[in-house]
Amino acid sequence: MDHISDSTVRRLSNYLRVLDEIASAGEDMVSSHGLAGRSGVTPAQVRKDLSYFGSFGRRGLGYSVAALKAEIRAILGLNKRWRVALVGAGNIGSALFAYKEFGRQGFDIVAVFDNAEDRVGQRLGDLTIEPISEFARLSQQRGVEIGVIATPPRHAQEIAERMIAAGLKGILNFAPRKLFVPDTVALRSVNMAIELESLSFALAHGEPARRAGRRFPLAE
Amino acid sequence: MDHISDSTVRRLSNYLRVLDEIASAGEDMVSSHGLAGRSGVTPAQVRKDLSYFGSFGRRGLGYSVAALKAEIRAILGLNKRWRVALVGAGNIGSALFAYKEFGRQGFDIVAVFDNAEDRVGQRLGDLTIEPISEFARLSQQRGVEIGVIATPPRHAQEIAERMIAAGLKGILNFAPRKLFVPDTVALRSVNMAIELESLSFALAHGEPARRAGRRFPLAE
DNA sequence: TGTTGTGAAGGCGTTCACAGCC
DNA sequence: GGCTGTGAACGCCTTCACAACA
Repeated sequence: MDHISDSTVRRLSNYLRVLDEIASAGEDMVSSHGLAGRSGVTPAQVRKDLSYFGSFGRRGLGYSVAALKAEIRAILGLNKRWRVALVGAGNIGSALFAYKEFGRQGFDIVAVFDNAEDRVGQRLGDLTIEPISEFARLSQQRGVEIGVIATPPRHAQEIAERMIAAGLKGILNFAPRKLFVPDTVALRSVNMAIELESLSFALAHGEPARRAGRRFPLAE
Repeated sequence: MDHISDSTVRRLSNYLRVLDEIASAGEDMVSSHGLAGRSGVTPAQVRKDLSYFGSFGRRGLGYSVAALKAEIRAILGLNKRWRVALVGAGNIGSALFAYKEFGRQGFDIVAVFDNAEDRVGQRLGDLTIEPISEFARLSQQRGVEIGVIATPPRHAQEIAERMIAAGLKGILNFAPRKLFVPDTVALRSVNMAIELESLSFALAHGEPARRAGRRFPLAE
């Protein structure tokens, strides 16, 4: 497999959720057109995205919903469960911990860290909040592969470096700050400040639209 | 001003946070190179992004940190405060409500809605959680401009339509589902499932790197 | 006829490279 | 000399359009 663009991967992730809906609706087959309509992209885009990984459809018929789901899950690496360490047990961290979607998608939080005196030692679900100093030891002991950063922005880079030192290979960052990591580590960021400010820009300039879609002309 | 790409707007939002840091460090002037290094982009990119909106720098000298901050804030529409309605007072919704960054960036949550029997009527900060049926009336009464969706995915599209019907012009969606809105409405989404699955893809394929950067070769 | 898979064309955003100015 | 602002070149992603096939 060649180089796959991030946009393609993100769309695959979307197709997967749409396929779940289609499966729940009892449909067995779906065409690129059907999948595209519900995903807000063009049919050609759907076919192109899938073509990077193989030929999963049948000409004249479309794609088997169940088979395509399985293919995409395999492509995305969702056939295993990932072990996650959460750093930061404040507002955002606690909400993430309680967020069921997390576990449902195959990500298990197996350790929680914080440095606030009044949080260390407390229970969160069936885990105990540990001090950051224990990060490397516990992460290695529990086989953590992915780190989630939910600390204030001023600590985010330092925590990322600690995660890298502990051998983690993926980081999901919720702190509103750009992080720098070596290219052996995968980094994704969820930055609410950027989304809000980009909304603000769109509203202030009264030109929010961007792409054509299905039920409505589509934005975002 | 022509059409501005979403990438440019998102980078501007980043420059703003970096400029805050630089200002805190007591620097008065910054070059495109300096700003680029701390933002994880190229100097040419910084200059190009800014050039869409005007000529803010001085050749040979760079940009005034304070002036550039003010320019970018104006460009992003951050010189006013935005009135926000939050729908969904569960895990994510409550965390968003308590998230200080929200108010700090100029976004005030002025109404909270939920449909769960045990939540309606409860207090959240100095607001009372209202039933969804009151959405249009209260939003109009309180001058809401932006809606935040923090409900389970199956209700997200319906809530979006209710927001549009009530005249809101911007929506920030936290539900892991693609929404369809008319192109008169600005939509941004924060989708954790996509980020996690794209991390999973990167780890499963062992090719996480994407762009060259500063302190480390940069990912994301 | 209906739909996929894909090379080629097109469009858009990033990078280059240099003229213009301090 | 140093740095910005910007047209032009480049490269990547999306869209087109059609051959292949059920």
